[in-house]
Amino acid sequence: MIVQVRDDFDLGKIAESGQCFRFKPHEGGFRIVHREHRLFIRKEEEERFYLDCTEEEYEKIWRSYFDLDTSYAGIRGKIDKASDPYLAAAAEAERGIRILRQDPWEMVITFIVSQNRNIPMIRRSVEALCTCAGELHEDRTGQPFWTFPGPERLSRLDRETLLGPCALGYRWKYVQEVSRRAASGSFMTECLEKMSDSEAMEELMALPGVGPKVASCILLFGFHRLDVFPVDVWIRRVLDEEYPQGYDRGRHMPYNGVYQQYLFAYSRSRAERKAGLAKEL
DNA sequence: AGGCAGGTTCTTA
DNA sequence: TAAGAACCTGCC
Repeated sequence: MIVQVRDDFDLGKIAESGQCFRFKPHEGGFRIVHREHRLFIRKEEEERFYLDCTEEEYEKIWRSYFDLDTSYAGIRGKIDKASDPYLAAAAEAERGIRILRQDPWEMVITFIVSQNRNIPMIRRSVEALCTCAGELHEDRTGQPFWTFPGPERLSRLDRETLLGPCALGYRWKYVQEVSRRAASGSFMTECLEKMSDSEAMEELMALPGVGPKVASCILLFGFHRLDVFPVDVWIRRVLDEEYPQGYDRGRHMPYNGVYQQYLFAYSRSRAERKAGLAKEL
């Protein structure tokens, strides 16, 4: 089916934004796995996207997954160019990023796995966790794909699998312990839903392998808490270099997390351009 | 070859 | 409470 989207929606930018690790480039678009669903999506022309699903499935699954009922143009529009020119430039350059509504449990494990690693390594580990412990499905073209494993199945993986095929390194213990807690019911993502942002942060940071950065990412990407502002090395650099007098989060409520994504992507794309130039010389 | 990568934890002062 | 080292692993 064809879906018309008038709002910011750039699949490539979303795929590179570091919020999702199961976007696979395919025939000019992306294959995406979300829960037990798989989608192929491609931009056809301005504001028009082809999705290989039924209208019903789009309404039930994908419309919400892509958060298409939120106006990111509107959120960008709240930035005051005069008082914050850097953020305004970042948002303009990175227009098209959205915050997906991904599975909370998958985000918990994914961001524990992400610590101290780069995107390709995270992708590899996440994919391996799926093939080692997820459920095998077939998409409508007959292609096999694996779901992200729930706590029960994940907690059954042994040390050798977590360390070998999944290449988790020292993080294997975190993944094992957290999935055991979730399987036993002592940790439940559902409980976080009704908590405030700061209460949920505390709860998440009580898990082994979860510090402030990982907890923030889990809340922003797994619970759609759009005001949570993850600070990683890239953002640290931006804040130090561009906001020496301090970055006013109060003024950017309740969308600090969305703006963080613009700042993050902008910082990285500028670093890449710089690296590219250096290489040419 | 040694440092570093989208961080956390453990150890020291 | 605040710096500093260690941690798996792959990549330049």
